[in-house]
Amino acid sequence: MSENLPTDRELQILGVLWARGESTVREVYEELRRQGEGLAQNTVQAFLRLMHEKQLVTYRQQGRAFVYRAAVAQKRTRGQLVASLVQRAFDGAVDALVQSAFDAKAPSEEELQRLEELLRQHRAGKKKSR
Amino acid sequence: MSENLPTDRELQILGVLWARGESTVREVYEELRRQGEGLAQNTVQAFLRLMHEKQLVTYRQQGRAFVYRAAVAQKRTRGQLVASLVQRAFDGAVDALVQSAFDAKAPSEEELQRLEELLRQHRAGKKKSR
DNA sequence: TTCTTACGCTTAATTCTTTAAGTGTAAAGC
DNA sequence: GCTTTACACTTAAAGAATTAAGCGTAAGAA
Repeated sequence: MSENLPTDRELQILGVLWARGESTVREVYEELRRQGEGLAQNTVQAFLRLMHEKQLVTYRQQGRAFVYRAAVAQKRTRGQLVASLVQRAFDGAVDALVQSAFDAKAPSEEELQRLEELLRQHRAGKKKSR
Repeated sequence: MSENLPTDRELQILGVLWARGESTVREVYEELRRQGEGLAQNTVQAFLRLMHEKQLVTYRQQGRAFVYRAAVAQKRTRGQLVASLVQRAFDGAVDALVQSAFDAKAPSEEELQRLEELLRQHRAGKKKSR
């Protein structure tokens, strides 16, 4: 059913929508600008139109402008991205992925704590959470 | 300095070299075939040549054939791939990445244990390395 | 009304990735 | 010697990802 992983740029735009909630083209454009991207507003608009075709976003019309909204959940998308990477580069082994993540950048104290908590939850049995 | 992340296909070919060690074009080709890929040998050869240009592999000549070898370490490459994903999709938060990995696929008992061990090591002290 | 502006839409150029068809060459076999 | 074969190299086609120019339209300003 749902298959398409977002490309880099699409992911960045989804990120804006996840963070801001509903946004017009102009608003997304301005946020990207703030992030230091030198894109034309037209370009952002073209992406959003494409992403609508791919069902990555929906929109409603407000006056003349379109107000876009992410149509895919951040959680689900993240899961798919990780699963894809684990598959492609780690022979499916999640622990090897975490190992590499730590190699690349040592975890902070808070991260360690949150990870310990995470493991505890999984130990305790499969919790739902969220 | 080193920048280029391998593409999907390049990563797959690197995977073969990491697993087999030095290999000729023919050997890589046959291994991919075994993995169910329907590539022409020419195609594999073209990739290896490209990858040599990108400094992803080196080779030595043995008789008429080239024997290729990965020029980038698996560990380092994995680290870069993870770092890139964490950056692009997780706002730099490694624990969120792990969370997602677990959401996508619950860790096995062995994985849990290895992760616990991994955390313990990081607890034990952040010194050395790099 | 006429001009300007803010928008969405169409189109296409550019670059990267993936793929394979052809070509040339030298060695191995007959 | 000639033919076959096993390679590497050249070329380029096809598709996806990224980017922006240019057009049309309608709302609001003058």
